[in-house]
Amino acid sequence: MEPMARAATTSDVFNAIAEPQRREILALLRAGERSVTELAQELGMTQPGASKHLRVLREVGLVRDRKAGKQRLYGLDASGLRPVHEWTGGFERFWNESFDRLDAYVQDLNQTRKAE
Amino acid sequence: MEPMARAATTSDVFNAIAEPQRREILALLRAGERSVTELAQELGMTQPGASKHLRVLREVGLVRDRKAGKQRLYGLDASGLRPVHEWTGGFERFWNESFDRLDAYVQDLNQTRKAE
DNA sequence: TTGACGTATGCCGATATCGGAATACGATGG
DNA sequence: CCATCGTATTCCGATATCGGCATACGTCAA
Repeated sequence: MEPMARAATTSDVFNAIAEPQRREILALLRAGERSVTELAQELGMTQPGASKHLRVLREVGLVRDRKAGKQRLYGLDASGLRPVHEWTGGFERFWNESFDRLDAYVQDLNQTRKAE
Repeated sequence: MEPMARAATTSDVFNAIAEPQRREILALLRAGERSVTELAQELGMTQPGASKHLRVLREVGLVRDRKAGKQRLYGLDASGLRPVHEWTGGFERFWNESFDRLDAYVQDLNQTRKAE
């Protein structure tokens, strides 16, 4: 059997958003469609760099592209983020429910603040 | 300058949960603390495999460990998932707000169904 | 101490990833 | 057709990742 290194970045949204620059792209696209060059400029990356990240995002369906003359405009398709939101949401009750140590920490924090 | 390949998996929650087996571990830990061997068994991985994933999860703070005699019990600390939940939540309005194309697609779909 | 059990670490090979640079592809306009 | 602009792809080197295996480490009990 061949060893497998990691789930392919394509076809896996969790992996796609593991990369900070790709998250930045998604965040920026909330403001509207952008061409590749615009994205690259606004995020301070090279054009090929932007293209490559966009390719990954496209392949997992987080982004759509359409031609606009010479340019290619990329737009958000955030529906793929929903599973991630829901998966993390499955832990919501666990981050409200505080652990002993966490409680102590918060106590300390409040105490310190009042003392200043 | 030296090229950098990817943000270290440690110190990055997004990367830590990009790995399916680590997500399984977290999900399982919602049911309560587990020893390494128990985790490995229940998830069908080797003990060293489980240990390594747990190390990553521990380093990003998603998991805590405490000694219990010979064993080491791992428990969930889901607070680190909150940022992920909130980040994806920032796109919530975009997956309800439908795109033109998507609208058309849904229209078509309903139309087709009624016609059958 | 010694042995047994539970866990962590180290090493390995195969593969994936990322950034940079060069270049190929594609479309538009002259 | 040709030049230009916008974009995608390819090749590269450095590094990271993951699984498997062996083994070191740690803890308890006899």
